[in-house]
Amino acid sequence: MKMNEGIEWAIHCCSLLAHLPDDATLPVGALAEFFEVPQAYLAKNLQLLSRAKIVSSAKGPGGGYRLARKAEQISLLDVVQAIDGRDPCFRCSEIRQRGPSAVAASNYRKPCGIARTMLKAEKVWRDELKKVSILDIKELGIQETNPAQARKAEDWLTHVLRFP
Amino acid sequence: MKMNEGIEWAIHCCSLLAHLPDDATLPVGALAEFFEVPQAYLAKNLQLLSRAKIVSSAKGPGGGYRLARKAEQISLLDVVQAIDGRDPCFRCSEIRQRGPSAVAASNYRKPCGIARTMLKAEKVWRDELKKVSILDIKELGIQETNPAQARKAEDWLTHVLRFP
DNA sequence: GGCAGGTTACTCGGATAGCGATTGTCCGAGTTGATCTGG
DNA sequence: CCAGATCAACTCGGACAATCGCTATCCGAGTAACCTGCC
Repeated sequence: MKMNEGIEWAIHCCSLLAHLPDDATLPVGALAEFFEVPQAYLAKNLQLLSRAKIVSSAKGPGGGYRLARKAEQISLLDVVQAIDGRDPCFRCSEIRQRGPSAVAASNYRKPCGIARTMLKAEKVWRDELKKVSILDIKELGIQETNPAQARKAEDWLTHVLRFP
Repeated sequence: MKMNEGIEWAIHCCSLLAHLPDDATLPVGALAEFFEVPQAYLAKNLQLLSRAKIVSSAKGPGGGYRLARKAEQISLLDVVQAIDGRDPCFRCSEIRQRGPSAVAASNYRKPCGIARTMLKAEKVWRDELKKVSILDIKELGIQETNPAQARKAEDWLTHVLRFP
């Protein structure tokens, strides 16, 4: 079980976008430069965030991405599910209904105990991610970023940022 | 993020093996027949369980697999990690150390907040799986299996089971 | 000088290849149990 | 009839292909700004 690499990028991007003034946007190229990741692949992931209404996009010169909602209204779970999909990790193929001990399908109304247990554990995981918002992530980042890096980032932002 | 298909099989197999009398074994062929899954691939997964000391194997005629410990001493997490490995789903590639705002590596001693948050959620998930034992799964199965199926399964077992 | 039209450049969006991990399969190593033979 | 060796069948274990999803990329659609020419 391996999580999509783009999830890390997406969260970092959301955290960075949360630092932007209202209505300011950043194009994919700038985000890719800031994180030193492949621009085309990052674009694909931002596209997924756009579909999920987590970020909103603006085309044309001066365009780019910005958060579609306030940072405190975007949970980590939203981002993870936007990139990785909302299907559960564990997939029950109902093998209990196969083999020599199988009985009529009408006897299997409830999901089997194994699936219920696995899905319950996933729900606990999702609930944990739902508790954390992009604003929380942003503030965590501010706390643990040293001043030199913070100023370099701010300088960089002032160079690439463009207001509508 | 998609979980290995073999995990479902492995848990079902452990649950079935928990029904066996002490020292009785089941070969891969019997397990594959019971669940109607490809024998060769199931063998590969049982091999992983064997390496993890969750089941113990016996070669030769009359051999097969049995639980290496008591069912209540095997957690679902043990099985999941035996099949899927113990690496975390979320992998932090430290992209904060890249790009124009990067500073000397010595400034990044703690893992970044995003990684800590994601890994904490995974820990909650693991703790939930650790709470549940194969014995619990077995008893859940007994509760929700209808009598007809239970007898068919028991009949089948008496035909394929062999004692040492 | 102001405005309208066209052009240009910049941005996102979806469709398109490449690669690695999961899935699926096979054959050899090892062990047990039965069988056969000789006493 | 019994003991020992041999043999054969059965089992697991690791090494070997095929398929699917993730990774990576490119080109077209759309839009805003700009430039130019005319009024």
